[in-house]
Amino acid sequence: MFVPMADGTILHADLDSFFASVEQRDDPRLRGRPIAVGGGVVLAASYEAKAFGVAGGMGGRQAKELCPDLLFVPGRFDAYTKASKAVFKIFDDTSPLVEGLSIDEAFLDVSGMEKIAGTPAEIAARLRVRVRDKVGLPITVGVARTKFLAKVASAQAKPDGLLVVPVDGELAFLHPLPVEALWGVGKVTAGKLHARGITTVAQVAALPEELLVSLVGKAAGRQLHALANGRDARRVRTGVRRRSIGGQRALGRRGPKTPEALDATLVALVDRIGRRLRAAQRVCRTIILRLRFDDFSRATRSQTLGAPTADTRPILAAARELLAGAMPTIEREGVTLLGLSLTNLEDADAVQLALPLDETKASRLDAAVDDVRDRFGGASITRGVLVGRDPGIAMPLLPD
DNA sequence: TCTGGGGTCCTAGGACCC
DNA sequence: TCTGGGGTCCTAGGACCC
Repeated sequence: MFVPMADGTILHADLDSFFASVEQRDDPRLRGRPIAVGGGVVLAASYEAKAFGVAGGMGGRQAKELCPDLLFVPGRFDAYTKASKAVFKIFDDTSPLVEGLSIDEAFLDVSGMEKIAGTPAEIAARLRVRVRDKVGLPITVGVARTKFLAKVASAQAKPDGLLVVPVDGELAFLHPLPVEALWGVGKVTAGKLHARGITTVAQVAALPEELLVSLVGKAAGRQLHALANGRDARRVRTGVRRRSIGGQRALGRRGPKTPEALDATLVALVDRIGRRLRAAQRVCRTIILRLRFDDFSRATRSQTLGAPTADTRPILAAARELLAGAMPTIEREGVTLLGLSLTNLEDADAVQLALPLDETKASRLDAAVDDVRDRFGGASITRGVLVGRDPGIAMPLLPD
């Protein structure tokens, strides 16, 4: 008896040239023309521009050389955020299992939905029509048994396409592709593989795992080996929280970078990122200062606080300390970018009370914990600090 | 060609604790 | 006095992704 193999149930939905498509949607004069969102650097290029070799991340000057008629459009990030929300609303209507990857792409798991919504391919086709009709944007969907294969499928089907990888045709689909198609293979790893004459996924799949591990490290080597052989056990997960919030400011190569000017930039960064942190109802414990130098090399300096906070003051104090420590390097190398990331995020309802344990006699500890538990409906001790849990507790913040 | 802005994850060494 | 193994946390750097 012949039993047809069911197709995979994971969809990877990816908006095509997202920023550029929003611009072309909103301004008919831009339709059919090569455009790039950005200026100094291309943030997104329309498919008309991509035909000339213009690509995201490329310098503006080079893009213009490749495509003299290229039209630069400044970004409108509010419009992109709004469009993204509208698209994710459609994702959420399509499946309860949606994992957003970025502003313009997501995984959807549609397993068990065949009776009510049709096959995965049918669901994907309908999703594309809805995004086009309701939001006015082209979107490509890949359908497969695993996340990785679905993602590769959408990349192959772009633009404005739909591709289903049949379960019995996975390796035939995957193996002819270049190594760059593998997740985690960028410039460096591709270079290492090329140096050994390895250019296709099939060749990677044939290598012993130990060899890959010795080449690119334990985690990356294992992943490469699994992906190249069609193995990818990762599930579609909902409710993935972000793990850091950050911002940066390019300073340009010229112009004075006095300590005062750097400090002003730092203050502006802390203010902006601090607002986002508080808006997200999170607190952070580690502050990372990012630096880029004249020769484009980078460095980071980080500091971990004793207790999580969303208050501007301790964050700024830590950032200033890190900057002061880096000043000798900055004076020597020259600085072209200042960035700040806040990590080790926790929910803001874990509020540190003004009760450091080193000031609390051990004999009084139990009483203190009981007291907090009574007042705030829960208490715990983490990293030497007594913590009460209650979303209603006001944060000690500067006004936003 | 001369490079923006936002992220994730991994590695490795040292400190510290048990 | 000298010795071991295991675990966590912090810091810095690097690769990669959109």
